[in-house]
Amino acid sequence: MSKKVRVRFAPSPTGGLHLGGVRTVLYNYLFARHHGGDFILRIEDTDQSRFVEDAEKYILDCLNWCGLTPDEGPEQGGPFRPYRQSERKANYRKYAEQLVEQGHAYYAFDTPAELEEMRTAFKTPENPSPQYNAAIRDRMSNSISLPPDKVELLLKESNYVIRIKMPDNEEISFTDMIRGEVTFNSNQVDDKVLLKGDGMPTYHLAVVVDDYAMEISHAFRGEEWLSSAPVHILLWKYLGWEEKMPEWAHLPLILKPDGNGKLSKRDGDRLGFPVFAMDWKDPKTGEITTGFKERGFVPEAFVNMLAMLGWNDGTSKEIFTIEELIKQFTMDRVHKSGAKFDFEKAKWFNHEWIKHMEAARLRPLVKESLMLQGIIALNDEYLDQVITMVKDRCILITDFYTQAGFFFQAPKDIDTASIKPKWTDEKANFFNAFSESLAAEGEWIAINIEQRFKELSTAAGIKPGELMLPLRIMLVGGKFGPGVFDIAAMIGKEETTERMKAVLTIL
RNA sequence: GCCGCGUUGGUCAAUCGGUUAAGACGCAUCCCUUUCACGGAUGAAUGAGGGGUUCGAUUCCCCUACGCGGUACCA
Repeated sequence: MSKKVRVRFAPSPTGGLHLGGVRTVLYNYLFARHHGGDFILRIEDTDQSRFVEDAEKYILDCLNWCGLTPDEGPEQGGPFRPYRQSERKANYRKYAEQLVEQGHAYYAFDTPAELEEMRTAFKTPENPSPQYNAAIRDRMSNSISLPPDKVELLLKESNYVIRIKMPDNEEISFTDMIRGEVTFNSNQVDDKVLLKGDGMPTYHLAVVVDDYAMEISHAFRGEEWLSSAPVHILLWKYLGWEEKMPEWAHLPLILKPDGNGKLSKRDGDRLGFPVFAMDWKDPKTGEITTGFKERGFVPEAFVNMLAMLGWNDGTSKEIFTIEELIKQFTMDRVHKSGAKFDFEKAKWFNHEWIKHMEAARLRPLVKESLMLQGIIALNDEYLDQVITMVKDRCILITDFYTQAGFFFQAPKDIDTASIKPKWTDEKANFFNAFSESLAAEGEWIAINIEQRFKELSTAAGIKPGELMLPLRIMLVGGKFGPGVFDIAAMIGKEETTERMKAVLTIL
């Protein structure tokens, strides 16, 4: 019988939550839900990340917006609390010391300057970055090279770190759920620091200790961690927890659209698209980076798009609800290679979602977006009708302002340039007559207005087609929007008349 | 440099030895539409290179090239 599935997302709250991060959470979440397991949020707040105020709250907000709420975490608690690394500090030293006693780790007293010195001294063209490893540790200042009394003294008097003692020339292999068998030679990895001079653990120690403590069954993380996996494998072994070791999966990276390389915030700024889930304000610089949410993405589309960036169900189906994703998601269909992010495709997902979403679901999103532009939509029924009329032409939620703003207020910018060249007194007379006649209209519905419009234009000897564009521009301000008569019917008789008159005076 | 991982159209990608190598985004043309979209139709465009294995390789193996990741008291 396999163990219960428990996965964890362990973000370091140092900045915004970027696409790669959200996708890692997503896959963790989908896998957990697919197997009816738990999804845990463990905050990796190290000393240097703690300066970022509210970063943890930001991550929680993003997860909530995406609908990926954890079962256990700093906010929701759980049997393995605390879920913040900073609050578990006491645990780590104990295990680091234990490893020293067992001979799998040792104290090192080298100062940063000495390390730097070693690196430059041993640097050769063939080996540009010398490692602190078996070949070198005897020449450094640590509890292996130094006599016991000297070590004793240094332990009391100076700052020290605890480093793992990598075995000599040993093959370390493990099974990655995505890549299969992966093997490293222990000589290739250096004696990583486990416990830092300030007593805080490095990621390597912390992640192993916490995954064990929290009974994590599967550890999914970005590919950038693949090369440090052997350290973690060894730690699980040395700590005597081998049978409890989680299964590993190293997710492919999300790449920048042009060129190669990992997608970064800078690429978004440079190419004009978001890379963070939600607006992120850098507390140091005050600079705000736009998020997908604020850019006008609906969370369902955002999650859908991200899920497809590195996974598919083997069919040509592309639009998935979160429930469908949970049902279909399997690790063996996650790709090995990184995928370039394509903002056009991301917008396509959003467009598809908006087109197929119910007006009632869109309503709160649209309402908020319109509000930011100064439009307060009070009547839900009216708003829903408007949404239904225009949603097919909205790619982003923010498009509702341009596509539907005129349903709520007279257009500010009138594209008179498109009517003026062909404007005549006859046309002006027609519109005057038409707007006057409207008062007599009994039932204010689109077909009646259209019929009246056509009758009057025929009477005036002008083809209706020539008058439709001017009418549209008078009502909406430009060459866009749903059928003109539908718009007129929606905004009402008075508003229609007023808008025509207002534009007539400036032509 | 070393180690690891990867490589199907411009992009996302299907194929688990035999196909005219799907589909989607984007692009182009056309239809629909008295606006803009939606929608519909069509089209251009792909297996990094070289060796094997095999009756047959995009698919399996090797080499090369290229890309990425790591090589920190960062995660």
